[in-house]
Amino acid sequence: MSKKRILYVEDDETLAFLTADNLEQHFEVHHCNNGKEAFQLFCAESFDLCVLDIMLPDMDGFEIATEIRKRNQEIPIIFLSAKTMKEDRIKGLKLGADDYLIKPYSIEELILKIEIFLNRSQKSTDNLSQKQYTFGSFHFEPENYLLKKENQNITLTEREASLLKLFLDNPNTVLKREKILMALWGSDDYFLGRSLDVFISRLRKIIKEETHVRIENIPRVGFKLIVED
Amino acid sequence: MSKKRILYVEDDETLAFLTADNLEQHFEVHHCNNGKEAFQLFCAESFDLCVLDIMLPDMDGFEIATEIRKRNQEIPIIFLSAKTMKEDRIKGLKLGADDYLIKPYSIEELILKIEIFLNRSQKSTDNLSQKQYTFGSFHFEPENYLLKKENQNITLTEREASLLKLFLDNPNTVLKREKILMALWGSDDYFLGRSLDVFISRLRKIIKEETHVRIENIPRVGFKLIVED
DNA sequence: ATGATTGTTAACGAGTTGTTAATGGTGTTT
DNA sequence: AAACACCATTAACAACTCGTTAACAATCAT
Repeated sequence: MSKKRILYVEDDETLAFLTADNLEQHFEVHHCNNGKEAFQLFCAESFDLCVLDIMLPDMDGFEIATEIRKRNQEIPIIFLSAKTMKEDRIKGLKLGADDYLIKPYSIEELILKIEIFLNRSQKSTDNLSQKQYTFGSFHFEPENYLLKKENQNITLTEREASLLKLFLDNPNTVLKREKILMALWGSDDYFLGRSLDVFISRLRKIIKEETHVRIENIPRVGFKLIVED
Repeated sequence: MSKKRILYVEDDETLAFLTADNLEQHFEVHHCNNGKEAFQLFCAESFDLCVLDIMLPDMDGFEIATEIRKRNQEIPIIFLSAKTMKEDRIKGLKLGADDYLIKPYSIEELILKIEIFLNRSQKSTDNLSQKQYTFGSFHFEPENYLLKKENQNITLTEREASLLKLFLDNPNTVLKREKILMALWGSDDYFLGRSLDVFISRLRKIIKEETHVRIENIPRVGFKLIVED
């Protein structure tokens, strides 16, 4: 997974340099030293999380957060501030921030907090995308080993399901025998190769009425799942 | 929307009374004053969020969090503690907690933090706090271990009930053996696996007359509760 | 044509699962 | 304290499943 993009706003150059340097080991950090620029950057590009200092020369952290929230209610926002006052923390949270770290904060804690919010917001979108495939008159849910055809439900075995998934991830593409064997079995020898042939045969039997889907053999090379239209 | 259920663990009775009283204006609060009881309650019922004091007579907050995380990776956990030490905060976050409030905390801030985490995890935990299920000709109240069929009442044991609840929270979905074991037992070995098989067998016996509900096995993977409509 | 590769079906066997009974621990009643 | 009740766990054995291997036929490459 590629690094998550963090928008980091801090006007103290020394602190910013140190923090950014550390954060960059985990995330893709984009640093601004003033609010205006930060907000423009936020509008122009897309980020996964914002870390905002409160005290800034032009537009303070609260204002940035307010503007950001007008446009995006989802993105996690973490405030950084020297202010220890309860009222400020509460003001920040009410503006829609997710957390509030008091300076001097520990880098390790900041990183952990960032990760917590990234994970939480990832999951809420992740779960929705339960993988599924449609081909011909079939509908396939690999996680559930379930292959539906019209009103008929077929429960595939572990290997059948992973082989079918591999083909559906690479339709109309030649998959070399060796590549399939390594992907499913983790090794490659003569007998496993014969086993693969057996599973190919079983999949073919399952999809044999489909006119526009078939598995073709490329002799001495491998197989190709052909899906027409 | 009904009030979210909070598990609140705090041994200082005075503080607990004040805090619980305040929280109850926003949430359905279940308070325990010791760790053992809290963990039992967590296993028996289902909550949307946990607020844990660190210093407790028997099982401290960190231990509770560890056990909770074995069974549920999703539920937000907020620690409360007098300890201001950075190491403790970091330890808490690494255990999988989501936030850490230092005593004396402001009630308002605690409420805001709780709301932030409830909102962030709303999608994934919304349906988990559901208190009753209907499937086939059955009606199930997990809190009471009570399974009603027409005019017949069956009292399930604790494990039967939590296994059935896990299935009903994930119908038509393959639950891997390992996942079930971690969710119900908190660990995974050969004998617990056999124990699981025994409970599957008991549940099957209970629902065997139902034609549209059954538990299917996916060999070497896990089980799937199939509910046909 | 001939040896290698692939297709297909059947049979096998190791490991997994289904089921019932025995065991042991815990808490309760007498 | 002893007897009982309850329930999760372990044991024991039966039944089953899947991936593998075997066997033979069909196809391909040279």
